[in-house]
Amino acid sequence: MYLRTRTALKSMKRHSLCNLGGTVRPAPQRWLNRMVFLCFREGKKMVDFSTEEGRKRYRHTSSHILAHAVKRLWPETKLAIGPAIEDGFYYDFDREGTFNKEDLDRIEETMRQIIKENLPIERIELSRDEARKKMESLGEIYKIELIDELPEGEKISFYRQGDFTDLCAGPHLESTGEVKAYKLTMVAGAYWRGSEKNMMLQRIYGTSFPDKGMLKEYLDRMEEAKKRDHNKIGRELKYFMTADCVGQGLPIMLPKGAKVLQILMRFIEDEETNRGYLYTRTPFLAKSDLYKISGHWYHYRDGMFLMGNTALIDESGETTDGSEVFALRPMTCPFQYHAYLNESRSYRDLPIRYAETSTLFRNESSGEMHGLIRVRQFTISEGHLICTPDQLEPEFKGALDLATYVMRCIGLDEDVSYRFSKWDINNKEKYVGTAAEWEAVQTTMRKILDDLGLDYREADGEAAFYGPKLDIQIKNVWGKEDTLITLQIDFQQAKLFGMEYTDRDGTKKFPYIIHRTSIGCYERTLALLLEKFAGALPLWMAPEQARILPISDKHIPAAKEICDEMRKQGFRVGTDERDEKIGKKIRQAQLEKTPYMLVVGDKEMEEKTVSVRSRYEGDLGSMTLDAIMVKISEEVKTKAIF
RNA sequence: GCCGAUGUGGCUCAGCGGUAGAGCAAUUCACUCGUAAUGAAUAGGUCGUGAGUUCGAUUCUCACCAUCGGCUCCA
Repeated sequence: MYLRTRTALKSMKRHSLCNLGGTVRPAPQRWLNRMVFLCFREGKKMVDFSTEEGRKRYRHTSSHILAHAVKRLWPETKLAIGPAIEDGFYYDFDREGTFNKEDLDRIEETMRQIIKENLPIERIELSRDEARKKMESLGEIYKIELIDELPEGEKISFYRQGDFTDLCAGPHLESTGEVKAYKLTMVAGAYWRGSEKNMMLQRIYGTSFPDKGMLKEYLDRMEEAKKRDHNKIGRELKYFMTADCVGQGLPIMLPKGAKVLQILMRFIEDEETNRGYLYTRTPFLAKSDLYKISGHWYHYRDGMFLMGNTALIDESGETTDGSEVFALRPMTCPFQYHAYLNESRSYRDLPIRYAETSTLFRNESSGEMHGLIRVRQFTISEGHLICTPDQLEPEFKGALDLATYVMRCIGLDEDVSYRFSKWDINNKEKYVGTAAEWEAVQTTMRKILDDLGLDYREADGEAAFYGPKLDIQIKNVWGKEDTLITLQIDFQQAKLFGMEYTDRDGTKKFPYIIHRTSIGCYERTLALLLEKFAGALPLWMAPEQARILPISDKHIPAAKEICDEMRKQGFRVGTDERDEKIGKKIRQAQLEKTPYMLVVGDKEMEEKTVSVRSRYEGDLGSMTLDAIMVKISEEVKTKAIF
């Protein structure tokens, strides 16, 4: 059972504001929630910026001011949508030519004007016909499309500020003058309604705050985030690298990165074994025949690396000359199903919990890759729980328990949210199975989640093609969410593969399958760890736990001896034998975030001690070698998170 | 794949239509050192790749590759 020790907790407090080798400890997103003065009122109801509603309203009005400014500068621009988002807002525009840096400056200047004019913002309601006519007269084709899709009977509202009117549900601030501090941050392409079949629009992102200080605080925090971005420090601290000629999304894990992954893998494999998982080791590639059974061939082929004469694959998915096509595995499921199929199964055999530390290959689109967060080859803690309907609930809960335990141990249990990912009823061809089956399994899953008292949100269209998921999402330094862990209920694949078990009454039945990860993707986890701890990984995961620093070259033999002894005891240590002064060796170890530095000089050789320096607390004085080894192993054993 | 930005020695960055500089790192030498950088010297780049414009391209144009931020997707 994992427990944070008293000392660990104390240290956490002590270090919470402490400088970690040049970077300040994280406080992701929390600053957003602090109380701020009331910045506007509407009727009797006070709304303030410390509430989500208040921020939304503030940013939404900001986006209207942005659109207003763009319309003033380029009247021919067509408006799409411009919502408030977390930390800011954006507006999508359709315009000939692109927005460059100078354009953004001009837009900001015009926004300043509009704010200075302090235009009152008023709500106007129009009938559908009037609304449509108004937008037609302005040539706002995107707005017309939006109006046509509004449900019958719904009031169609517009908001007007000066000579600018926009279709909008609101609500808004009372006048443009209330926006005090704002900044346009970037331009990006975005498809109309998010579909690549549609027109590519230009999206301008920005943010706004009720005072300049808060804006500056936000911008500073973004600068800070840049400093702890895993893609930067992971390369600087030599955890991984990429090489152009290897290819996009194919990082090379350097010794430090590889060591952390090994530590994590061993931890997971041991923990899962303790919890009754059975390990498999399955091929990295298979014939298309396998993926045809699983449905990947029809629902996921674009995401797979294919080998063979792929040019001959026709619309039905067959090669025109009947030749074989292989594919690198994008998931392990179909292989583990065959492990199940290897013998006939009875209800007495269930549940069967298969796990594999599984390297997968997915042909992500080229614009998608990002450091270690999104890559084309990665390794996950994959597993499939094959169970009877009765076992579905306890197995699901067990898998979730494992996941939350793991998150706590590695220190990634903050800024986490749960997403219940469901299918999209309007997009049935993306999924396997009937509507009735989907509704049934989603109802079951919702019941389990409610039963667990989980605070989750529902998301349509986020399910896997074979079933709904519980995604555990985590925010990275930029505040962007990524899936850390996923638990999926699959009610289709057992049928597709003919996986049966003989029930108590002698009849054959199809089991349920839970696809799950316990730590998710190892590479991604490493990235999140590097960001969360600004490269200073907790001792139990640190690739180098201590470095022995001889004062001068006559102390090198003693340092080596200490190093050998500690390695023998299972510690990850090294020595710095360079001909440099101790100050320089310490500086370097400190910059490389080495948890403990053990200084050896005349005094220590005489006293048979080492002088201990912690990366957080500095000089701790001298200790015997045994004492420091006990201290380190205690920290490792409790998996203390600093 | 699409939109935008970027690409100069191992790293961080200057610079410029006339074939390149700094700091750190590296190497060598001296110093034998006590808790975040000892000093000196040396070496290292066909300026992402390819094509075009030009008397001449690292600098201008185009294509490709890679990186970064978005969109779609997703662990």
